[in-house]
Amino acid sequence: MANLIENAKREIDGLLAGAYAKAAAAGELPAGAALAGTVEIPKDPQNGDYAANHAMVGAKALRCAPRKIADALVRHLDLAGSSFASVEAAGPGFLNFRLDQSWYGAVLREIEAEGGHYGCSEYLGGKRYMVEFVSANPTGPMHMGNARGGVLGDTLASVLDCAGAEVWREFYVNDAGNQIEKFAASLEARYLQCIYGEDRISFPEDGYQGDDIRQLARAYYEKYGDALVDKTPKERHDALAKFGLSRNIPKMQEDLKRYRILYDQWFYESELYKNDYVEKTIAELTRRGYTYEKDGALWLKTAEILAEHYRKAGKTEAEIQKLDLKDDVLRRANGIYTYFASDIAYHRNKLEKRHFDKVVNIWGADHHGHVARLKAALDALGLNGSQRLDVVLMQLVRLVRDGEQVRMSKRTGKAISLSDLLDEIPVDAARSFFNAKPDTQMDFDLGLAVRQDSENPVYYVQYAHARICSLVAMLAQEGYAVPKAADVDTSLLSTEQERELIRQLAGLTDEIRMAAAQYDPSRLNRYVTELAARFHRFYNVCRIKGEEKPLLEARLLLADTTRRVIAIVLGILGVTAPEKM
RNA sequence: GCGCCAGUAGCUCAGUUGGAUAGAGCAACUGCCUUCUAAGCAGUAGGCCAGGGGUUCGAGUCCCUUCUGGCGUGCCA
Repeated sequence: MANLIENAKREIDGLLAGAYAKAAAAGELPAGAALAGTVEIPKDPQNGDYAANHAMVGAKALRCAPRKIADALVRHLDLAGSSFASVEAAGPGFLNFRLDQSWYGAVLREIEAEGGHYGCSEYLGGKRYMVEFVSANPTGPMHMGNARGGVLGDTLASVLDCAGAEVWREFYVNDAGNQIEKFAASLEARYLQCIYGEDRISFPEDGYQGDDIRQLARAYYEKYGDALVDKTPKERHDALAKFGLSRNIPKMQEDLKRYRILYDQWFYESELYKNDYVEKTIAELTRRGYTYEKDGALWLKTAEILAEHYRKAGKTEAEIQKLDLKDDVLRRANGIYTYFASDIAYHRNKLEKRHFDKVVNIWGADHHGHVARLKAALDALGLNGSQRLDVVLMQLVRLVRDGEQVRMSKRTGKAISLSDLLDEIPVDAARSFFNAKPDTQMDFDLGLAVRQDSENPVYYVQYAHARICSLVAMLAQEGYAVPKAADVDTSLLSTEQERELIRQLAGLTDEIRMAAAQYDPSRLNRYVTELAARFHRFYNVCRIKGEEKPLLEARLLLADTTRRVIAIVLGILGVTAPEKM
């Protein structure tokens, strides 16, 4: 499981350390300093394949002009047996390294050796991660906004998995609390309307207006008739909520499955109440002295906990004062726990009961006010929430139709559902489109949905894959099977297009590592698009069919390696890799 | 008011955690298929990186400040 980029960078660090020691011994540079710097891949290939800034960074410590240091290092650099063919000092003091031809062959052999696991690493060292995402309220169909969180969470989970973590995908079902009560009341009103008529039964002011509520109530009525009329309101609510959820949740599971998202677990909020886990969790906070009662409600001393946290982070009292921190209600005056209370219990369950090392939540940006509170509460429980809980906030998708914003409100029932969306555009296009950087605001224009289809870069990538598949198939018919890397003279892959392609192939492991570290799987979208671009360029310049056998085989191997890497990345992204288009 | 996120080509966005002359894709224009898939390739054009200060060898990137947009600031979830 080699990270080819990291290896090359580390090799340069070593080479430079050796060169510095020799230069110091020769009296050309002051001794005794630790030569440090970063190695990166320059934007402009004219500046080499890798560039090191050690000479510039070390200028102060060595009290010597960067360019002079660079020249001295170059004189003492011994590249024999390394991955590099040449090095030169350039610009203000960069050290530009060029890869040796042998490195390119080594990349192809490495990718072959790692097979379907190419790109994976032990970066996260087997740590147990939970990614909780979507977790939409089960009171109605999922809307388009969930499309983004779904892709983000699912691909992030895949990325973390490739980066060496043990990953658990979870959907938190809010099947308890206030909004379920509202759901039940809405169903009750619609149900009674079925029996007594719409004008006889008033609908709750803040109820769910959507047609799906009417349909659920109607379905219940058709199945059980007026069985609930003589029951108490509580019994009616319970029966209708249960019925509604039993219809809604499987539908959500189906929709997500269609979107190629499968969870390890659907965790029900109601489970937390069954064994008094919420109550016990809040009691634990009280035991630790973090709660108090006021106006009949039980409060968490959020302000105090956060202030302490900010004090440790170096904020001044005046700054903390300005934040106007507020406490939060855990248990209402009516005795019912708040959503916040059950969320604390839920996360305590994740961290304390199920022992996840790291818990990652994908939330809509409109929940950001909740992040600090939740972390504070977990810290108060001694669970180190500020370290172990990471929340990825994604900006909400604005739905636009003909240039005008369409409000996505579940209450008014005008949301575009996820399944409607998938009826309009293919899953591949949707998964690719919504895999954008979490903090960018996106517009999704329904009018453009169909055009989005042909504009989406995913087709560009898939086309590259299909192209290679047919190429490989055609050559197979002519008697050329894809050769083993060891049997190929890779030194024949010497054009700039071939080298650029191989360099891109080499970058996958590092790309996945960074996507995992930054919680940004959209990096892979860009990576694979660039990979496809480099393939298309190669394909245009380098012929394969009809070339002499050694060159034909070398290029065939390169094309097939590219095909495999594209397939790996598309797999991570949850996008299909078609053999024909 | 306070807080979080953003502001880069006409549009959608990158920019390798401070590196060399700021890049792609759409849209526009010009070329390239009797030879492996033209859903492709090559090229042209398009920029005061929102404005202003600062930090240093070096700033789209870090700090301060102003402006603009989104979101939050519930005994809602």
